Amino acid sequence: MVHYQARLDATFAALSDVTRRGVLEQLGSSNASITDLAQRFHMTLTGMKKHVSILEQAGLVTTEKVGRVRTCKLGQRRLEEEAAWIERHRQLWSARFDALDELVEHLKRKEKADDQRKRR
Amino acid sequence: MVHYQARLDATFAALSDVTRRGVLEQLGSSNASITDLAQRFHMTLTGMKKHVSILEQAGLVTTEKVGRVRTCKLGQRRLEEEAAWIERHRQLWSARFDALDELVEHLKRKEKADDQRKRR
DNA sequence: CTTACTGTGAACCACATGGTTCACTATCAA
DNA sequence: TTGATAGTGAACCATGTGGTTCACAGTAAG
Repeated sequence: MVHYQARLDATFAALSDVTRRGVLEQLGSSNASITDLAQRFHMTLTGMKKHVSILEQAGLVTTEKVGRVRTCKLGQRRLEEEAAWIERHRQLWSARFDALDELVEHLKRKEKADDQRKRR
Repeated sequence: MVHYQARLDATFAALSDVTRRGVLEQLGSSNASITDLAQRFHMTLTGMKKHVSILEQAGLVTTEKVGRVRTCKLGQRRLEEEAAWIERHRQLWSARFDALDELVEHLKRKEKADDQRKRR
């Protein structure tokens, strides 16, 4: 369960950078080398390597080096846990807002009733 | 569209801390003051205030100060965009893995056919 | 009025992040 | 062999982060 939290930390942190989200998008359409990615995102090889390492650490990307080129592709983790976390909280959110809506409706009805009583 | 990326940055960054996710969980069940939250998460008021500010910045929490106590509650943003982003990428992931599965199936069938041809 | 409580802001600290340059290794190709 | 290419690692830098302490302001309550 400790791992679960640490993994959420790592994944959300990995996703919190626009370049890394871009890399994931790119890898979604085709695999790429470090050089490819560095060029596409106007960055040094070293810089891109760091991003890729972070994504790899989070399990979002896997890489394989053959010859001198390291090919990056989407990893095994498909963000199930993160999606589940967000979905759970969306439901919590909704539940609370729905409750609020109901309360408002209730108050409205009550107000209307009071109003009518007053008129009599 | 720039705002969209910046907002994803802010939200994912906000979610990448276990304390802040905890605060969201807490606020999911009931509103709380800074003091409440600070106690629950064993932290100074100042420290908790910072977390709350970050969540507020990301639109995940709203606060209101009445008298000397600031009450924190869940914000208006319900992580729709983040859920959508993740969902889109889960689909990309799936599509690619499905393609891989198909390829594997194709190769298996081919192998089997070759195998049978060989046996004759 | 005095005291206690809730929050805020500034300053500080250690450490992480996002990026660079530079020096180096390993591989491919002529 | 020579040269270009792809990546790696160490060192560095500015800035951000997660936390603290301390001093202070506003509010509540005796």
